[in-house]
Amino acid sequence: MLKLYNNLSRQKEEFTPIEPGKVGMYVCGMTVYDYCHVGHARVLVVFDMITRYLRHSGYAVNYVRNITDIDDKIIKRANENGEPMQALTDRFIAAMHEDSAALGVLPPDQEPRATTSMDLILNMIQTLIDKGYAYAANNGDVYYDVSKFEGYGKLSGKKLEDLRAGERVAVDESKDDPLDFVLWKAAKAGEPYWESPWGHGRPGWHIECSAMSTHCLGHSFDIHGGGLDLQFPHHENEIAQSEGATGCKFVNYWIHNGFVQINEEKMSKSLGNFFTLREVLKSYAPEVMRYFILASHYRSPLNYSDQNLDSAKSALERFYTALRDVNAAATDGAGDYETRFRTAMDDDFNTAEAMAILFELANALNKAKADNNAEQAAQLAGQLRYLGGVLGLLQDDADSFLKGGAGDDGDAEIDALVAQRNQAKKDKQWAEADRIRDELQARGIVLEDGAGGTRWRRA
RNA sequence: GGCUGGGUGGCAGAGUGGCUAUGCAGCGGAUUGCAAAUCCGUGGACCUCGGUUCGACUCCGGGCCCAGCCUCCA
Repeated sequence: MLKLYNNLSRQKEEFTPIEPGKVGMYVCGMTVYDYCHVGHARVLVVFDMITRYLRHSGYAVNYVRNITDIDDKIIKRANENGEPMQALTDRFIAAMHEDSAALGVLPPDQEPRATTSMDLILNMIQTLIDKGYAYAANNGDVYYDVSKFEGYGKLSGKKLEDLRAGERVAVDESKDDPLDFVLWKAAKAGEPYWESPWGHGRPGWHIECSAMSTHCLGHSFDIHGGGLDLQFPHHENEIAQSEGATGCKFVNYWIHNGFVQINEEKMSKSLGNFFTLREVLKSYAPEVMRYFILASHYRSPLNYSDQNLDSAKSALERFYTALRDVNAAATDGAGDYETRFRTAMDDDFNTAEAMAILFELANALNKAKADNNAEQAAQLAGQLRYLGGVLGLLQDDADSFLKGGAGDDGDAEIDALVAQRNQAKKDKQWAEADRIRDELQARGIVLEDGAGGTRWRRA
């Protein structure tokens, strides 16, 4: 029985889909004007893990993750670069897809874009105006009238009066209320625009998600996710828009992942303390990043540091060392370990605890190998690979993972040196054997003499 | 100021009203020509002050501290 933490109620709830056996899930994706950083990687990986686990649990998941390809920052960046907006967004969409694939993130089932959903957006704005939730201002903007929506603030636990008391929003003359938010922005000279009943303009940020999610998944759907920073105002506004327009309950379960932090501080564009994924992947295998993200609970803060990534790397090495030299048996995963794995995952996707079970499996596998129990080892390896796969981990060839890394020496040369050393060992020339081993060590190669011969890996 | 979430061993990170998390690092042993890997064993923790309880790190209340949202942000 899957339980998940619902941000709407601020407690764990049993998950019951609207349609038995099916899950509709929408996640707010990237605004494509720059490369993904580690914070973006977390959203991608976390919701990929959730999708994979839901599928493992037997649900047919319709996973929708949008792309925001029109907004102020995109316009600004395109102008700075002196390139057409679409050239910019195409480039960063491609980059984002590359980054996702590297992390083992499966493509979403649908990936709608704001610029190709303009009729949906315009329709929804019109509906909101018709129903009295929105008004066209004299400057060409269209605003959502927050006071008209009962329950505004229910997701983030905010009250209108509190928001007004803590007023920090620059007062905009054309709004009836400073808390009203924009649905349609009138185009200034030189800005890209679309035709609308209210003149040339572009959509506000929040409306695209309401329009695209309800279009792809229906007026009501099961799960809506995104980073914690989207809870307010973005998701709050989505609720106001969608429920205002459709009159239906928008989403049953809201899921938000925690931040990636650096030195106890949120990693973010505005603070400038971010690392792009591509930078990090120069030093670490993508699977190390994925493990690092999944080793802690998705709602906890995740502290980014080299030390923590090194630790993630060591953990993966332990798994792959156990898996090395074993032919994993085909399995449907069922068994005691799977039961416990599932219990952990059913508790609000507790990947940290699930990981502990995988380590137990690795331990049992190592023992079976030491006992020369090939059949049992094959079974355990199969289980480990299967359950790892549910998390999108441990699918690589063990030896290539362990030999991968930053080394620039050719494998053939290393093999030759290993052979030389083995000859020296056979001749009991220990000094020579150790000299070669030290030489390889200095190049970041670690040797392991085992029953089946000498193996090496990159440290 | 309002509203969230959190404070666990050297580090990372789960969890539980009384019983081993787990990984990395440390220590002892096995194994090894010596190592590495592996196995076995082992030390070490629950911010603080009260309350509930036979018993609380775990539940309740106060305090202190941290992060986040209230402005674009995954």
